[in-house]
Amino acid sequence: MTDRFVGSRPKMTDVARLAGVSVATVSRSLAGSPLVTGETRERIEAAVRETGYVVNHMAQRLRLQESRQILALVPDIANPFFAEVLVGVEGAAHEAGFNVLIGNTADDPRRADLHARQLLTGGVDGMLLMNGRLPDVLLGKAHDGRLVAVVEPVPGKKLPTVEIDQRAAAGAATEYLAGLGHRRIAHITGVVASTVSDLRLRGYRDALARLGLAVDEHMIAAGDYTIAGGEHAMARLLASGERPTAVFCSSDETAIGAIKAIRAGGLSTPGDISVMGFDDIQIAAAYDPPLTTIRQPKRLMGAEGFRLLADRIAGTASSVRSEPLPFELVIRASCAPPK
Amino acid sequence: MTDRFVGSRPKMTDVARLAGVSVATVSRSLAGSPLVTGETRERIEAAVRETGYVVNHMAQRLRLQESRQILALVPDIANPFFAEVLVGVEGAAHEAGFNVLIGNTADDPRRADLHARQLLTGGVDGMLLMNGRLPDVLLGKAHDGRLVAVVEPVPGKKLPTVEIDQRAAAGAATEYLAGLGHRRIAHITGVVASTVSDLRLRGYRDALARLGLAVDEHMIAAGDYTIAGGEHAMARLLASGERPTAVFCSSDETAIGAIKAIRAGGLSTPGDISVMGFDDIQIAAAYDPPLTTIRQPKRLMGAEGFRLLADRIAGTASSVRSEPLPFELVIRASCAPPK
DNA sequence: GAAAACGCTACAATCGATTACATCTTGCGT
DNA sequence: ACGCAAGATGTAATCGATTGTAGCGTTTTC
Repeated sequence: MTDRFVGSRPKMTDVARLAGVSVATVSRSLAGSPLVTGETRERIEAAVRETGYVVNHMAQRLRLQESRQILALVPDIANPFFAEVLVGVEGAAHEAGFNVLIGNTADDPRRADLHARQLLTGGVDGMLLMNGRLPDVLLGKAHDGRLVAVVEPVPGKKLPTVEIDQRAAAGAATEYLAGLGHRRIAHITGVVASTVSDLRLRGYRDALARLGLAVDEHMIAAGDYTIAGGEHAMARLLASGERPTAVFCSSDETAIGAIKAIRAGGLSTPGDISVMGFDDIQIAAAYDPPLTTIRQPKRLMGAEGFRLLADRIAGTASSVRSEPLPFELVIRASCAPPK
Repeated sequence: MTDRFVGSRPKMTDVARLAGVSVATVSRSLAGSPLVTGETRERIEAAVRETGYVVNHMAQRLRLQESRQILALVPDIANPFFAEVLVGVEGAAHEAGFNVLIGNTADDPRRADLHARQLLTGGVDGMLLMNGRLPDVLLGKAHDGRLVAVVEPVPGKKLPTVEIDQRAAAGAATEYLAGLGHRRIAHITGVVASTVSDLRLRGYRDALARLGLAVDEHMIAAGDYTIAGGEHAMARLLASGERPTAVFCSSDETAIGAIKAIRAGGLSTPGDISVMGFDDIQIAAAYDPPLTTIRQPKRLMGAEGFRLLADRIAGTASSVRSEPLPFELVIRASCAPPK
C-alpha cells in the first residue's frame, strides 16, 4: 500500500512487472486458477499487496460482457411497500455479487424508457419490472429473458412473474370479515385498470358469491392505494344509503384513509365499521388501531424476483412462471364483529 | 430495425460499414461533433436506424474512464426517511444522466465495505454516505473528493456534508413546546453516540437553558429512532417520579412509540402529554393524532447531496461545506398547551 | 501558379482486463 | 537416455468504444 501510484491506480501490468510474471499469470492467479501455484502465486499476492491493486471493473465488464448489475424499475421508492421489496432484491443481489440500480419512474413513461435503455446498452444484465408496464423502448426487442415482473404482472407479455394469488388473498380477507358476522362488506379498490386491483376485486366478488351474499355495486368504491384516495372513497361509501359494517381496502394506506373518514363521520373503528388493509406495511402494526391486513411477503418477493432474473441471466432459467408466493392473514385490531 | 443482427448487437463498425465511413467518423457524428456534417451525417444516422445500433456502455465507460454511476450507501432503504432522501438523489442523478446504485448496509460494516469497494474498482464515480460512517476499506485511501455525506456527518473526516442545523431545529422544537406553556419537557434521543442524536440533545439543552428551565436528567431517555425504542423510553419516563407534560422525540417513529406507551398508561395525547416528532415522514400527517414535528427537506437533501458529489466528480467542486438546509416546524395536533 | 489554409475523414493507439493458443519445463516410464 | 505428457507461463488477440495525428482534396491567397 505504498503511494507509488499516486494519481493513477495500479493496473495488472504493474503487478505483473513487480512479481516478474506476465499479466496472464496475474489474471489467472487472481481468478483462482489451479494453474498458478506455490511460489509464483505468493509473489503475485505480495505484489498485489505492495501495489494496492484492485481490479478495474470497467475493463473486466467489457471483456466479460456482463455488468453484474441489474435495474429495479419501481413506480415510487418512497412507497413503503416497494421499499421493502427493494430490500429483498438488494439482499439477494448482494449475496450473488450483483449490484442494484434503482429506477424511480414516478409514473412517467419517459423516465421508464430512459432507464430501460440501460438494458439495450449493456449497462445492466437484467431488469426487474415492478410497475406492471413494459417500457416502450423494449417493445419490439428480443430481450431474451432478461426481464422479470415483480408484484404487478405485465399485461400482454409472457414474463416470469413473482406474485401472490391476489384473488385468493382478497377472498380470504372477505371471508374473514364475513366470518366475524359482517353482511354488508364494502370494498375500496386500488388504481383502476391495474391487474392487481382487478384481481382483488374479483376475489372479493368470488367470496361474496361463495358466501351467498349479494354484490351491491354501491358497496364498491374506487381508490388509488393512497391515504387520500381511501378517505374520499370511504366518504362516498358513508354518504350512500345503507352504510357498510366492514370495508376491505386494497392497501394499508387506503385503510388508514378509510379510518380517518370514518372518524370524521363521528364513527369509530372497529366499533362501528371494521376496516381491513392489504400488504402489511410497517405502519400497519403501529397505527391506532393496529390494522388487520393481508401480508404480502415483500422481501421474499424481491429476493425471489432477483433469483428468477439471475437464473435467466446465467442461462439456467428453469420455468417461466414460478409458484405464487404465500400470503398471510394478519389479525390485529381494526376488525371486530358487528354490533 | 431489421433483424440482421440476431444474437449479437450491432456495433459501431457495423454502422460504419453500412454508411461507408470509418468508426471514427461514426463516433464523432454520434457525439455531435461539428466536424461531421451534411450528407455524411445523414448517411450515418440512416445506418444507425437501419441497424438499430445503440452504444455499448461498457466499452464507452472503459474508454472514458467514468461510469456515470454513483452509489448511495444507506443504513436501511425501507426506512421511510432514507427512502425519501433516495427519491431526491435519484431524481437529481437522473436529470444529470447518472445512475444510482443502492447499498443497503443493514448496519453491517462488512456489507458497507463490500459496497464501498465499488469506488476503488471504478464501478462507480462517487459515493453518498448516509450512515455517518466511513467504510473501513476507504480509510487510508485518497479518494480525492468522490465522497459526500448526507444527513449524518461522518466523524473524523472532512467531507462535504448535506445537513440541516440539527441543534437549532431541536431548539426550535423545544421552544415551541415551552411556548405552549410546558415546563416539564422530556426528550427521547436517537441512537446513542450518533452525531445527529447528540446535536439534537444539545439543542434541547440549549433551549432549556435559554428559557431558564432546569435540565432534569431523568427527563432524558435513550431511544433508537424506532417505534419500539420510543415505546420503551416513554414507559421509563412515565415510571419515573414526576412525569413530563411534553416529550420531544428525535424521530417520528419514536413519537409514535411514545404515544402508544402513553395510551398504554391510560393517558392521552395531546390531552395529558404532548408529543413532538422529528423528520416529518409520510405517516406523521396520517397518524392519529397527526404529528407536530420538525420537517427535514428530505428530497432536497438527497438532490443537494448528489449535486455536491457531481460537482466534485466533474472537478468543479466549489466549497467543501454547503450551507445547512432549512428545516421547518410543522404544527399538527399532537402538541397542545398543558392542562 | 505555388503555397498555405481549411474541412473532412481514416488510421491506429488506447482504456485494462481475459483467455485461446503457443512455448518452455519438468518428471516419469521404459 | 529418450520421448511424451502434464504443468506452468508467456504472447497476442479481443471486448467496443474514443481521439490525437496524419492525409487528402478543395479553396483561398499573394
